[in-house]
This record gives sequence, structure tokens and C-alpha cells, in this order.
Amino acid sequence: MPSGYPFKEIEIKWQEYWRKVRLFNTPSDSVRPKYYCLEMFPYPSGRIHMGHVRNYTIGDVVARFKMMQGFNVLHPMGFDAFGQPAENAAIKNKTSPATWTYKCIDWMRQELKKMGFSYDWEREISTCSPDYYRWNQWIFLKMFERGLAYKKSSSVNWCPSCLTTLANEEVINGGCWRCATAVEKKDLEKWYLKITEYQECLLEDLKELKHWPERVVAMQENWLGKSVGAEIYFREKTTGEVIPVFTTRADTIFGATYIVLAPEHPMISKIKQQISNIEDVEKYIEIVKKETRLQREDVAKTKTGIELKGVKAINPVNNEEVPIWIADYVLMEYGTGAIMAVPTHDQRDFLFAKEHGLPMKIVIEKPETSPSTALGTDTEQSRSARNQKPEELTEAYEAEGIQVNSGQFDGLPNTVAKEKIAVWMEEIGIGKKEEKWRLRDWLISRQRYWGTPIPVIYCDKCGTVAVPEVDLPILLSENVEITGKGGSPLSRVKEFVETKCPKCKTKARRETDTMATFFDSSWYFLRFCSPKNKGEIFDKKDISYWMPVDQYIGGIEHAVLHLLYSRFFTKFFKDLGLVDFKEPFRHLLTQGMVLKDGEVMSKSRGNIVDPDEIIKDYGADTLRLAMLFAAPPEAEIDWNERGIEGTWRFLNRVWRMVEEQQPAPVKRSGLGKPETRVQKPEDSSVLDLKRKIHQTIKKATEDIENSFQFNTAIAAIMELVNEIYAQKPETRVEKPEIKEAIEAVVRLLAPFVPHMSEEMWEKLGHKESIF
RNA sequence: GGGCGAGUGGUGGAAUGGCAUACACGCUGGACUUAAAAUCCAGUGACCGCAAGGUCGUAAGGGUCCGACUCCCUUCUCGCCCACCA
Repeated sequence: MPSGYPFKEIEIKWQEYWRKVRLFNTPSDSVRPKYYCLEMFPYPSGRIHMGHVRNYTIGDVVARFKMMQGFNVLHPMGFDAFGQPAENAAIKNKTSPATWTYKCIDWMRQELKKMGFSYDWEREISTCSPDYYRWNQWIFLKMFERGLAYKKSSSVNWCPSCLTTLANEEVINGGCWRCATAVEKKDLEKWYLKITEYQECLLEDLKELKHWPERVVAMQENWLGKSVGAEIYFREKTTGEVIPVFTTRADTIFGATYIVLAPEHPMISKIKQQISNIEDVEKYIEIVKKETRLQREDVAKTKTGIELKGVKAINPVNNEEVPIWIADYVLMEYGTGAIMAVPTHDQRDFLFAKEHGLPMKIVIEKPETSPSTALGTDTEQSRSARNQKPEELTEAYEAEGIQVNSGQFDGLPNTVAKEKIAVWMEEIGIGKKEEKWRLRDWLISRQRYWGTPIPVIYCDKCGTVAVPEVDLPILLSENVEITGKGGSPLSRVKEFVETKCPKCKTKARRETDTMATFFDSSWYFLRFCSPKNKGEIFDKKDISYWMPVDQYIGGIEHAVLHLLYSRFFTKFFKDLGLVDFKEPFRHLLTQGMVLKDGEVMSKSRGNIVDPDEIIKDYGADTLRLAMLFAAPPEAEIDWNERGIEGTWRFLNRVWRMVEEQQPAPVKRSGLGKPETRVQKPEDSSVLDLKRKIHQTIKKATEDIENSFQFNTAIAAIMELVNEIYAQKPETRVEKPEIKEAIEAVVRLLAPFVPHMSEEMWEKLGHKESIF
């Protein structure tokens, strides 16, 4: 351990002081302007890691900085405490998820306190507490009342390792977000939240999020996936069954030479009798079913498929008969699960048609681009030069052009025809303008124990019945055997399952699935505003004072999941009249990851840097400052111990500089006589120093406030310290400008290294907290 | 395939049209010390030069401008997100 300033005593002293004077306990009724600074709350794993240190240090600097500027700052902390790791730990350690979780919360709270973060611990919440999750159940009931929570049977994502269903957002590259196991498909009847009801405003309101990172907005846009086009009704020739297809290229409809259905398409069983090669078709469907999601969605592989022989589809715009195929590259989940194929103007269709020898027809021609014909003359030669035969094509022509072979639309630019054809089809009833979204409703049922019970009862007579509000909370049973096998653990708890129907009072069963934990975190930022409210989910007064969150800080991994769900909940609350704003988070900062040797820190890699060790050897202040000095907050940091040493050296340099100063009598700012200083003849180095003080204050303030450039703010403070040291040693104590400079350094450093700054502030003769 | 971002010394990184490389790390030399640690001082983009000084230099190429790391065009490389999305 290096020798230097006594950080240990100092950190304990000031943490104790802050607690005693309740410096960070924030009243809601202040007349000062408010500032709500929030960092994404952690899952209580027990120990904090470097990612937490970074996230929470950034937040703490912002919170303390705003505090020093005079804002009434809400800076709360809590625990996202439900979730599967607790169940796994319970099995492993032969304890209960609750016991394990609460122990972890205690450890974690201790660790966070050791970092000196300015949290209002009186507002702490844990999502696994009945005081919290009863409001999950309440929200669910409100959604159920409005048809926004509903049960349906559908093909769902299933993680065979976690033994539970997953939301689409929780499937990352075809694997489970927790364990990366390849996700399977299962047909199950489960609970959904109708997030699609809000898709339009979830997209529209992204425009208002001017202070969100562009890439997060882009990721949400991608995820919502709005796509404008047309639905076109093909018909099967003999049965007359209508097969709607979705396309964004209605302009190419005259070039549709076959259609392709997803192998799961319900039409297949409807026209089964007419399919002459049904055995082969069924064999093919079986093969596709066995493919994992990842295999099926591999873009690089050759597209497989099989023609449905004996049936034909009629293209409604020209009544041409075209073959019907099924292929694994057409997905049932998107659009109508059926496409029209235009090989000449879609590269995928082109490759598929080449592979299987399917016909092609050109319906869009390259526009004339040579300067002479741009004026209006289009020669025979240039036309024929452009006029390729389909069989000569080496790839699909996907760019803009002029309609050909398209009946009354010939000669129109395709961009115009796209709209006209859609309108025309709608008029004569063979299609309509349509938009499709990628977003699916949110599957929230989890076949796990450690989560919020879904407040629903199944009665043989009355069907699915919502638990009445007065019966909330539906408590999680405590005596549950967690085995990790055999479906929802609650289903094996007789006293939980068996109940009475709230309507007819006869024997009924409770729903035994629990809610996805992302439900819990979709509104916790609202609960922080009135964390102790027993009678209501939150106090409207508190909400209207504190919300929206002024600054939200967290990892990019939540760009879609948590941030999208939170926006959805906020919009739902607005519709309920509980809040009067559309978006919950005004500014968003997504901090970069903390790596070690270019890799994510993990147990299996054995490259974990333990913040505790650094706190023990150098103190929390050094760790905090080193983390922020290493890089701007959005960038990745490859953690290097050397950064710690340099920061430690710097802080000791500052410490010695303060120790040199004799404690001066307390002078209140504003009561001094600045003019006496000005009148004194001054040497140029003093003038330079005064200039430097104010340049530094300006630079550091702007860097923190405008762009979160903590690294350059710190660099500016370092420069000022260097400047002070450049003064002659014998004059350092006498000159009032030196004291002024040192006080500026201490105050500027305070948000970064709060313990040490408080101590130095005291040494400089101040009786009150620097904050 | 679509979208977002990045590319600057040995290293982390500064500079958003005006002295390229702030600040820090590392390294080299020096002071202090019996010695080490700590601390302090000096130097540190490359090349030429004893020096003064000069030449080159921000992924590559081109352009705009009195002036470009910064703006525009072309290309390359890397990272992230979405993706047989019809």
C-alpha cells in the first residue's frame, strides 16, 4: 500500500458526517428548482463491479455538481431484486431466494456507501418487497381492465436452459439474454402486454428525445420497425382462398412471378387436398421446424424451399397464374407470412428464382441518365441498350426507374407508381395500403418463482378473473422448493394455487407464472418520487414536482429493452391520467463498458478487477477520479492500474498543496475587499494565475455541464494545480491569490473526490460542508 | 443489405475552421538519499542538424478555404445495432 494522504479516516469521517446531517435526504416540497439524477439501479448480486463504479460515479458527479449549483437534487438508489440468479443461488446454497437476495442487498448497499455516493438512502426501494410489487400487480390489473394485458396462445421463445419463456427483446442473436443458450419455439398460452397499441407514439415521440444519444434512438426506431407498403390479395386458383401478401414495393406487382408462404402458414392446411406433393411438402416443413432460430435466420445460407404442386395463385392485377412455394426464408411472424416474389427487382427473390429455375419479368427500367436525353429525347438505341432481357440479368435491379409491362402504369416513375398502384388496388378491392411493424406484443409470463405473481385467477365457471384490487398484494409463497425443474415452482404450492373465484366464490386456481422482471424496472423511477406511499402507486404531487428524470445514466445494453418498456409504461400512465408527460427521461447518457485487456471482465476469463481492492489500497476518491479521467464517459475503458497510480499521485499533490496553507480565519465570500488586491502592484505571474483560475472554473464547469467531458474537466483542474506549483514556494503561503486558486481547485474537485474535498475545505478554515 | 460511430505520439486521450498532440501514463536524464521509495526539476511525434533551425506528420486519395484533425467527395479498416423484415 502506498503512503500518502490518510484517505481511510477521511472517507469514513465524511460518510458518517453526511449520514448524520442527512445531507442527501431530499424533501419533495423545496422551493428550489429540482434536479432528478438517476442511474439505472442494479441487480443485487452482492458485489459491485467496475461497471457499477463507472455508472454510479458519473451519476454522483452530476448530482453533486447540481447540488453545489443550488438545485434540490433527487438522487435515489434501489435494487432490481427479482430475477433468476436468486433462484440459482438458492439451489446452490440451499437457502431461499428471499434470504439470499436480502443478504446481497445488504452487502451491495455497504459497497455503494463505501464509494461515497450521494444517495438519499431513505428512498431506497427493492422490487422484491411486497410494498413494491403490489403496484406491479396493480398496474397489471389496470392494463387488464383496458385490454392491454391479455392472454393468447402463440409460438413463443423458450430458453431450454432457464426453462422459461422470453420476450422478443430478450432474445439476442438467437440466444437467451441471460445465458446465450439457443432459443427454441414453443406453442404456449401466455400473458402479453399490448405494447403495440403504443407503437405509433413510441416512434413519434422519439423525435422529442433530443438529448438522447442518436444511436439509442436509432436502435429503438429499428426495433419498432415501421414499414409502409401495401397488402395485396392473391387467390388460390381452385379453392378461391385469399392469400394476402405484404410488400413495400407495390410498384413491382406486375413482375410478381410466384408467391412464397412461410412453412407455418395456415393456408397450407386449408388447401392441403389440392396439393399433389403434400408428402414432400410436409417433410420439408418438418425439416424447417427442426432448425434453430439461428440456423433459420442465417442470411448467408442458400434459401431452401419447395413448390406446392397442384395449386396456383392468381396475381390480382393481371389475373396471371403463378406458382406457390414455401420457403424457410419467409417468416410467419412478419407481415402476412407470405410474400410475392419479384426476382427482377429483389435480390433475395432473384437468387431464389435462379436456384429453382423460376420465371422473371422486368417491370422497372433504368431511367435515362445521359445528358442529351435528359432534355427529353429518348432514342431507339438508348432504349434498347437499357432494355435487358430477364435472363441476362446478373442481379436484381432494385434502384429507381420507369414502369414497363405494368399496364396503365407504364411510363411512370416507379416512385410515383408505387403510390398510384396501391390506391388503385384499394379502389378495386384487390389490395390496400398497409403498414407493418416489427414490434410484437410483450410476453411477460415467466415460469419462474422469484418474480411478481400475476394477479389472475382461473375459474371453471367464470373463466379468467382478475384479482380484485383490495386483495393485493398477492404474496409470493415463501415455502417453495426450488428445484430448477418442472415448470413454475408456484404451481407445486397447494396453498398458493388453490383459491376461490372472486366472482362466484367456488374453487378456483391462481395463475402460477410470474412477471418478467423488466416489468418491475419499467416504472421504478416514478416510485422513487414517493417511495413510502402505502395507499397509492405514487403521489401525483411528488411526480409533478420531480418528473421527468433530468439525467438518466446507464448501460447501452438497455437501449431497447428497459428504455422502451419504460417509455411504454409512461405513456400508459399518461392515458390513465396519473402523469402529465409523455417521456420519462429527458437526458440520457449511456456509459461505455469497462474492459480489461480488451475483453469484458468475467469470472471465466479470470480478468476481474475488484473495486474493493482499489478502495482498500487507494481509497474511493482515487478510484472515482481515475475512472473518470481515463476516458470520456461514452467511450470504452480498457482498465489499467497505472491510471490509479497517476491519479493517486495527483491527489497527493493537491493534498500537500493544501497542507502548506495555514488555516486562515474564516472570511465569508463577498465581505472581503477585492479592490485592495487590485490596487496592489502585482507581478505578471500573479495576474496569469488569476486568469488561469477563472479560465479553469469556466472550462471545468462547461465540460461537466454541457458535455460530461469529465476527463477534460479534470485535466483543466490539473493544469491549475500545476500553475500553483509553478509559483515560487516561499510566496505560496502569503499571496491571497494562491489561496483563491487552491479553494477553486478544491471546489472544482468536490463532485469528483467528495471526501477529500470536504476534508481540505475544512482544513482551509471552512466550517460548513462544501456541498 | 440498412443504420450509428470511430481511425491523432510508445499508451489513455486533447483540440469542431486558426500554434496538432492539452492533461495523464510510460520512458530518458538530473536533484535529494548511504541506498531505495516518495518528491522535485528537465526532456520526450518522426526525420535531418553540434546548434540555430528545417522538412514531414491526424487511415489513404482528392476538393473547398488565406488557413482543414475539423467542412465536402471517393476509398480502406475497425466497433456497435438491426436484418432472408418482403
